[in-house]
Amino acid sequence: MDFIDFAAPSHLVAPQLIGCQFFVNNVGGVIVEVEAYDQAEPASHTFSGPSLRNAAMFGPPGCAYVYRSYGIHWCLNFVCSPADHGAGVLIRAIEPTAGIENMRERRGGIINERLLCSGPGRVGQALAIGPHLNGASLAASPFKLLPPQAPVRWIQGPRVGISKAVDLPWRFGALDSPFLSRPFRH
DNA sequence: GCGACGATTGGCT
DNA sequence: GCCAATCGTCGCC
Repeated sequence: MDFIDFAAPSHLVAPQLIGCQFFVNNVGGVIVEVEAYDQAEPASHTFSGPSLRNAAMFGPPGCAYVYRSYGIHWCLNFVCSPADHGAGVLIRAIEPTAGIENMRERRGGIINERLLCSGPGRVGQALAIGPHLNGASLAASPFKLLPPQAPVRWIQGPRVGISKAVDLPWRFGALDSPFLSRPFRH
């Protein structure tokens, strides 16, 4: 995973992740949608400084930050920027390519491949993300992150489901991918 | 100590 | 399109 400099600002790392292959225990696929977050911006979990929950985001870059969303879902971020900066990239959607049967079972027998990993909560469930992975290095097992196999066309727009800093266009996605959690306006 | 509110999803009208 | 599910975190009394 040294083909990406995770010590860079999250909004510069985010588009580089589009098209990358990502696996947890060899289950996963192509990253098609992400969002960047930064301590300087009020929609981020790190806006109010370090806490027990967001500690991993203030740790070394290139690690995972896992949090519970709405008391129900586990969501995965890649920590960015120098340690103590409090920034990261939320993985919002993946095009499934490996371990599809495994993902189907975890997702409750869902048949439509488009619905397996199209949303941060769905990615967490399909890849079996949990608190045991919070703070773990993306360079080691069970993670595997590989560069894009082909040139990537990406698009950016407003982030989803937030009420602050709504004008920041920090959601990034693969152009016209059918596996996005929702389409981009263009 | 208490209460409001999510970086969401799935089911129902 | 609307709303319940579900619970940890954080702000405020």
